[in-house]
Amino acid sequence: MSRVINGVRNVDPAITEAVNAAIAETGYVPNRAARSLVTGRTFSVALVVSAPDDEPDFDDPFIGRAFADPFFGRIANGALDELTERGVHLILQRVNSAAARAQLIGHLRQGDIDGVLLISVHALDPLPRMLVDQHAAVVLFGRPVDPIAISYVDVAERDGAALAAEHLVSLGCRRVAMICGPLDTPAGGDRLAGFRDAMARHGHPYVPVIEGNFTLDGGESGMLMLLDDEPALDGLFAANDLMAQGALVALREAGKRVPEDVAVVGFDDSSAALAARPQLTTVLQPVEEMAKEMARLLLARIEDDSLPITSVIFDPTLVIRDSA
Amino acid sequence: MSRVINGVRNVDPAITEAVNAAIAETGYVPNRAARSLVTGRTFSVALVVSAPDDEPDFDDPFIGRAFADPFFGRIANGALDELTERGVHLILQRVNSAAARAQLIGHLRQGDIDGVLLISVHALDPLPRMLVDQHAAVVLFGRPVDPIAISYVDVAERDGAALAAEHLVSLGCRRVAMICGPLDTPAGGDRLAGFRDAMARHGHPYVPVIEGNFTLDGGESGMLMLLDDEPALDGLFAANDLMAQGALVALREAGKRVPEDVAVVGFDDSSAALAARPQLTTVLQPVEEMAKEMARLLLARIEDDSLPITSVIFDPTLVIRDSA
DNA sequence: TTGAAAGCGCTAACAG
DNA sequence: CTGTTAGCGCTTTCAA
Repeated sequence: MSRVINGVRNVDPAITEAVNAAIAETGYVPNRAARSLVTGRTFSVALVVSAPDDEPDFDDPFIGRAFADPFFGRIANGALDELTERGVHLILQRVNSAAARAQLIGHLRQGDIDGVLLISVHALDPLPRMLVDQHAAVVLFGRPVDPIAISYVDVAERDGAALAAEHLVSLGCRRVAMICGPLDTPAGGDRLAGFRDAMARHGHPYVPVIEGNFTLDGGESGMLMLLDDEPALDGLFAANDLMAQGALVALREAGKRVPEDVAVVGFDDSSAALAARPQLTTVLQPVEEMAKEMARLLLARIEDDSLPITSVIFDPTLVIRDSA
Repeated sequence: MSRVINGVRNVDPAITEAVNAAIAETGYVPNRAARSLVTGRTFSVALVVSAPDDEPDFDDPFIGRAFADPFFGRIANGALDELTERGVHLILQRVNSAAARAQLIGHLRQGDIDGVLLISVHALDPLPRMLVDQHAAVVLFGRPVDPIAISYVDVAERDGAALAAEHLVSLGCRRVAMICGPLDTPAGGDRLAGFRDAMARHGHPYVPVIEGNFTLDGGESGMLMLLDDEPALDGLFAANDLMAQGALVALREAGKRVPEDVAVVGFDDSSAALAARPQLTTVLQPVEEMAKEMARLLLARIEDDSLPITSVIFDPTLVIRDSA
């Protein structure tokens, strides 16, 4: 019976058929708990959003934002695509305290969860390293801040930034600035480095830069400062769409037309890119595909824990709309 | 041991303390599978997003949007708040086919999942009724389209719309229009009815209305049509923030100043309200609190399935910003 | 090839 | 008040 369900060994075709018929008739579904108890696997993985330690406050700008961020939903969506097909449950977890971290490790060690898809939203997060030290099955979204032995998926950040640079240059922009992300995050640093390199290659060794924080307000105030220093600006690259959207607001208030006076390129191709007016030309990250790959890597690792650490890097694409 | 963990019966305080100390030291976590097997409960509930049957396409406007919608994240966040505290896992599920519905029912009947927090995003969804027919433990976000015996949480839609109406009237608006939501959804119909009633009570029996679809584009084109019919408009209520944001775009292009020429009020207090310029005056739905209550209702129902069907209605609040 | 039996880690019932 | 024991439903040995 158990044998025919799991397709193990050679079984008499007649009995196989009989069992299958009975299953079909009864609507039998095996009990996951019982199966888990003996196999030691639960066939469920956690999608954990790890944020700085904080009060569980709804207005908390970090963890609250992480969940409300469309990005999170896109990752969940992509991962689910692979997991549902394989019959694996996706468990949502928010981790923002030492207690929560300990609990997560406990779940893993206890075998309540087979592995973790990790979204870590701040630079000093101890969780990635903790998970690695536990030899847990983990895949990270984005390159880790410290070079630890962890599998991850990422987009080729520098290439994406270069795409933006080349587009701005090809448009004939002469004075181009950038609003970058927090420099203590990989995405912050890489997008800046990639942009600077590409601009330099195209004969623009100097690029004024303001450090933003990936928020709309940050983009707006960053743009104001940039305009103050360099009123003749004719091109801008923002390290994400939200900041680009904020920059658009500042530009409009300053009486600048986009893209005629200033061309603006964002990053992510998030819903903000569509909501902005003019709609943003931006660098697309294939988030759903990346999340799907995360799930694949994790499942493979769970089935064979001797598998090597792997990272998969995806190519970004330039999506041309109205802002540049 | 089992007794102290589950807080059952009177146990010697000394031994209780000893066990707790050991637990704290070892980082012991009870095995859920084993517990499930004997109790018949899994201590996990599903958060299911039910959408029209569709290809699992990333560009799919419905299910893709549902997950990427910040609303979804806010619900997950609120529910998690209650569930983590009670040690219950939240499993994410996307249901958009007959097969997926059957699978969900199977999980429920098999006891792989104790109950369902349901977000149903379209009018003809058969899932709510199916779940009720199965006597499953379910709580719906928002009033059901058909009057079926299902527990749910909702915001007092009509009161929220009335809040918007009263604000617009108090501002001295004389010619007020509305962009409502799809009339085959409760939120669509109720916000319209509530707004009309309140306007009529304040001496404005006639309110021009355009039906939108809750999207930014819908708000933009709706506003254009409204302006066409009634160029002297001086007030607008949009049934959600996204449409209000779209209306703002159309208004700006038409050369109207907001709020000087036209006052605009939205609904939801979503991130769009903050992203819009001017920032939106809007009706706040306490989504996280609502989701928390959903979790509470569901857990109570799981523990005692003789509990009556319950609905909890939350009061909306007017958040005054710059658009009205 | 197949039947039988031994647990997986827990809870609940039952003695002590 | 506390120790012991019988399973929960499955997979996986081990015999036959």
